Amino acid sequence: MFRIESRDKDTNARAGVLSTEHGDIPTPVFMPVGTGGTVKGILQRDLVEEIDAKIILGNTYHLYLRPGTSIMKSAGGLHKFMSWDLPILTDSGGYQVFSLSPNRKLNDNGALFRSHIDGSEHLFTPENTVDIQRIIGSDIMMVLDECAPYPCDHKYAKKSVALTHHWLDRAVERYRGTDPLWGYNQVLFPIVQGGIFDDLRKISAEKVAGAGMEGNAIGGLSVGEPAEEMYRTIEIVNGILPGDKPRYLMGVGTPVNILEAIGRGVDMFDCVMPTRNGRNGMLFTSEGIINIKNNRWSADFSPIDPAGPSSVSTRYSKAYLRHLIISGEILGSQISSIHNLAFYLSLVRQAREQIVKGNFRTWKESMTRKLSERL
RNA sequence: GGGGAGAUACCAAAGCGGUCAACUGGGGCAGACUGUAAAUCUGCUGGCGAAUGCCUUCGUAGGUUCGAAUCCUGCUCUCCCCA
Repeated sequence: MFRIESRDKDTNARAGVLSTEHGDIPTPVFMPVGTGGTVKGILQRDLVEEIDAKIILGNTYHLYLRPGTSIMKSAGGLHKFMSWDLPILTDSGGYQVFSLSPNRKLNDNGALFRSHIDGSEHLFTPENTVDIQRIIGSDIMMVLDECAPYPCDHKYAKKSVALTHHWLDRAVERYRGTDPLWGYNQVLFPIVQGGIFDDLRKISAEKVAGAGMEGNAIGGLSVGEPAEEMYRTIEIVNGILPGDKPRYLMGVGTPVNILEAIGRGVDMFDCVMPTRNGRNGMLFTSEGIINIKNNRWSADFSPIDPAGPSSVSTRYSKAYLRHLIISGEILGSQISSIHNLAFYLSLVRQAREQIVKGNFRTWKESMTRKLSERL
């Protein structure tokens, strides 16, 4: 299922291929986030043709609430429903348990929460979130976890990790006791938690490694902690997670975060930043980060990004995109999202090439300066 | 020609004796956003100053008052109705 093709000699970076029945995924990989069965504002066609996405995300919480499992089942799963033939990974809803926290109650059994749509009460358990993901038919399912907030004291983090581990055992049991509904294999990734506490992260990484799943995830990071804390935590966890399985760093991050994590042995990433920030006017380009809403771009008719990760990057000018975004035009969101995602995907693809060529560290150092520059 | 209404900051629009450098929208300027309740949210928006603050503003010229965007008079302009 996961084959490592090349290891970097200077860092812990590796280039591999993650195979699913919906296609092979060269790693490192960035996975566009498509929470509600859509990567906001982007046609499936463009995900393939402009962005070259190899896998996208869906979200159990959102799809469960709308359109609901009954429709998802009638549709024959999410792939068919949204007309997407490539792999899909679904988050379990663990993050929503955290981000929608005013509406939730956690106990041993699961997470009791109120729908943000109509206020109705629902219960997520380790078991039913696997069941729902069976119906959704994601190639990679995630266990239900609790993503602890930052800052968070050791006592709370410890309790949270214990709960997540308890849920992990139950999710794995349900996973092993059930079969896919749609005729192709599904795998389940457990999630390491533990805040920024090294002892908890070690315990959690050992627990997750012991589950023996096909891949493993690191959660609970990029929730507000300093980047250095995140990098240190990744190092500790990746020292324990099996090296022959893919490692997925959930919800990360900035282009620099991603390169740093790749250098520490992470293979998979997802983040709303390229799409959400793109819609809000933040563009990641080969020239640096720009806020397209700023007045200085109003008469700049140069391409959005001359390096052209996608066709929209060179076809449209900064001034035109600024006009669209400032006017609230839908096309502005679409162009920004396509460009940003193409930029992210292209960056990670380049990282892979550099790992294979054995030049990753040098390349990363020269890229990092450019990637953090704000124009 | 007769009768009526009104002129407030970039625009629209509140305020109708002191708590007004002036509500609120819009526009403008900037910021935030990391497993998407986000095409969202926040701040600033007369001048100078880091700031207590100081200076100049509510069509215009006077006046009343301790004090006026708010009251009175003249002027200018705009809009509506009837001829």
